[in-house]
Amino acid sequence: MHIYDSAKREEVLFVPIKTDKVKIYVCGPTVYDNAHLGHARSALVFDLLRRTFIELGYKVIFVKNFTDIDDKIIKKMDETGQTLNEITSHYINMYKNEMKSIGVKDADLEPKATQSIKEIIDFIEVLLEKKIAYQISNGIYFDTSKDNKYLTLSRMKMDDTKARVEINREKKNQKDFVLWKFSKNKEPSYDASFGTGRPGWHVECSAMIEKHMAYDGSYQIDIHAGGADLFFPHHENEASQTRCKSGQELARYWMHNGFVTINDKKMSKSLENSFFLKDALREYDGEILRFYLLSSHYRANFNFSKEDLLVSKKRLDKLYRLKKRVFEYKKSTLCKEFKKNFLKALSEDLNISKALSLLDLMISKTNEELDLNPKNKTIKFETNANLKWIESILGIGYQNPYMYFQIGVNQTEKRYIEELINKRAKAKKEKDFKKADFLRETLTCRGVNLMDTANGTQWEKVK
RNA sequence: GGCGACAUGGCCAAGUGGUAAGGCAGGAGCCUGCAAAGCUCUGAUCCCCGGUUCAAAUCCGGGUGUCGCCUCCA
Repeated sequence: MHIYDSAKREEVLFVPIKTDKVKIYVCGPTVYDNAHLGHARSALVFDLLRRTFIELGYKVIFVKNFTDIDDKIIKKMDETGQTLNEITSHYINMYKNEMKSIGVKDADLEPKATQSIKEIIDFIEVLLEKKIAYQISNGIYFDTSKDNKYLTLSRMKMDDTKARVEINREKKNQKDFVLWKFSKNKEPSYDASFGTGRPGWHVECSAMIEKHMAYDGSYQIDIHAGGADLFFPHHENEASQTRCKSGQELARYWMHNGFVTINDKKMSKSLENSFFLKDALREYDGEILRFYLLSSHYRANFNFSKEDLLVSKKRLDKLYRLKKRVFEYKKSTLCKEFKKNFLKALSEDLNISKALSLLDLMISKTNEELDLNPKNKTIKFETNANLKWIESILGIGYQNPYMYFQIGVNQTEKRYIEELINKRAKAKKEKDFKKADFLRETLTCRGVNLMDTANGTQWEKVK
């Protein structure tokens, strides 16, 4: 497996800390609002990474957190009058359900910041003892000047004159960041030896990683992943904290996914161009969204467009049409060469384009073979197994192929369609092609495509 | 201002110095009563200008353009 390491800024061979094991931590969402397509892509990309490692034979420990205490959540409390827990549990449930409908599996562990307060406090206490953290009027801060490796991850050069962050004269260095915010009046808070308050964002991840993943005597995980926007300052700060506290590097490899853009602009609150996953799911099938969002390289930006999404749907349609042709042939003996090549492509820093081109080639080659040998069971068995494997590695093609083409068609409609198909068959038998074509046209107008095959007339809802 | 990414046929998108994968759309054909589906064939010298090299989309330098991070952000 080769992956692009954002820290080294080059593609490198992946070498696990412990043979055949991979510990992956992904920065999850702050749960104060609905997930948008950007969250979906990040989740999908690292879901694919996880599946790839599993297929390569690794034992994967996959952790994704929820940030459930944060200024934005508190703001939401003020706006809605709801409790912290009402807000966060609502958005966590939404997130998990929506991710499920695009085929993202739950992480092995999904820690919440509020359930790791003790570890966060302990973490900060150690930093205070080591004089790496210090207190000012509004909280505990991390002294970045104590870490001579600070900024080596992101390679940023701090130019205070251009920094957009508000200048705080109490801080020792302007790049110092908050570890613990003292609470004002009725804000949610936790008691700590150094004062009542709540954790800062960066320290949560470091503490949760330590709590859940630092065993076997190591603070280090294999891969730390997240959106490209987290590289600085979030990941830089996480790395620094852990380095200063434990003396070890937090992660061996850093991976960052590119953004989902709308009209080439990053989806963001301020631009009001967020496309929420729940809205997308109202319009498109989750499987198609998954396939679409996975269809290009994870580090490139992904410009969302309906047209491109429909291209992905067509590509998926083709897979399902092949699945129809081999559906009843369940004996499993997949093509080793296909699997090997496909995994090889994914092992090149998740080269999905290359992998999908192999899938397309497999599909068209198999269709050709089946055109020539419609009754060849060996081909059908193998193809069925190939598609089964694609389900597990890509998470697509898992539906009943007949049902797939009937999404959004109710029973009454189905009966009507079948009735017209029967009438048309009768007309065809009587060589009344004018009537047959009229019946077909009637269905076409309703978005139903007919196809006459050796096994009778089949239909697809094309919308 | 600092740091960085990207620029490949109409669109989407791979590409490890040796003469451009794949998908969609378009065109031609096979199949079909006609279609649909499926299959076959069909198109680019890779933003511009220099340089290195026997050889560059791929390396180097300089432009131009787009986007991102440096405030919360997947």
